[in-house]
Amino acid sequence: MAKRLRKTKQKELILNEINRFKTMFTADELYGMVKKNNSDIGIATVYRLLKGLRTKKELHSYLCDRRIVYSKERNNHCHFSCQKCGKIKHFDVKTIDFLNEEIKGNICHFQIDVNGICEDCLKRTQLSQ
Amino acid sequence: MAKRLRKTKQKELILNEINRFKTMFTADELYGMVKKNNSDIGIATVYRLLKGLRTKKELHSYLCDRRIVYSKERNNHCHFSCQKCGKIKHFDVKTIDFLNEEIKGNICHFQIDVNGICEDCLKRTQLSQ
DNA sequence: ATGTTATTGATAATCATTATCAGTAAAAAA
DNA sequence: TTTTTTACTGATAATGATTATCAATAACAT
Repeated sequence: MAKRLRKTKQKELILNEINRFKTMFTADELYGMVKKNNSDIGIATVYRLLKGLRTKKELHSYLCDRRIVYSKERNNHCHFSCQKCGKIKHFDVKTIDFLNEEIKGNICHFQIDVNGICEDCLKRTQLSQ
Repeated sequence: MAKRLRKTKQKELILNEINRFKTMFTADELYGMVKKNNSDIGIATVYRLLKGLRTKKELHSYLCDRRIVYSKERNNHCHFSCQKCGKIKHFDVKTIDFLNEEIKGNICHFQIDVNGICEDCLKRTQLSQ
């Protein structure tokens, strides 16, 4: 028998904070937001809830610099991180034809991480020369 | 002034072992191989050399389950990991048109991680039904 | 041969995340 | 409503891969 989940004010508060993040966030960023509004919630509770959401795939997650980054986006997408300014941008991926050409198995989920120099940094470089 | 690198028997031995790996490997797998042939090399030396190669991009690396996985492949490729058997397969990516459509910046490197059920496991499932 | 300093190996430190566990509080049962 | 059950919480210890530290060693230029 699967154990029945219970509603608690901690879960509710943490979920509220998660919904306020526009894009991606880390566990300690979330904990920081939670602390700001209610200092009685322990960090373990935040990590526990995040792990659950991650396992149930209710939150998308990926590794960046040995820490887990979460986001609410559910569709397959691409992360572009700039080598200069460190900003990370998200792009949706419209077609997976390029994957189906190579992969014969069933694709459940994919993730693309791109590293380079973003448009803004390129412009800045051109101006300063 | 950039500091001049020195040749050592430790580096030579570790590089030899790296070259014996056909696909990807982790730091402790490499350390295990090194120990088998020469038990005098410390684990810090292995980590140090790997970090250097990674920084200089002489080895390709990616994160898997919060540990660094290395491979000698230099061209952009895709990792397909099977949810059932856990095997990871590599595929070359022939075109990046799908990326250039979305990303305006300069692309230096990219990596695609796909998760699903591999051809072999699909076949097994069909047989057992 | 000698001096400089990159390298080594042992081990401590780091740091995000997970596990532990006694106390607390949902929610079902009485 | 009261009692019982057990999921949840928070403090903190543990984990584990990787990095930092530092004295001793060994390349390599002079």
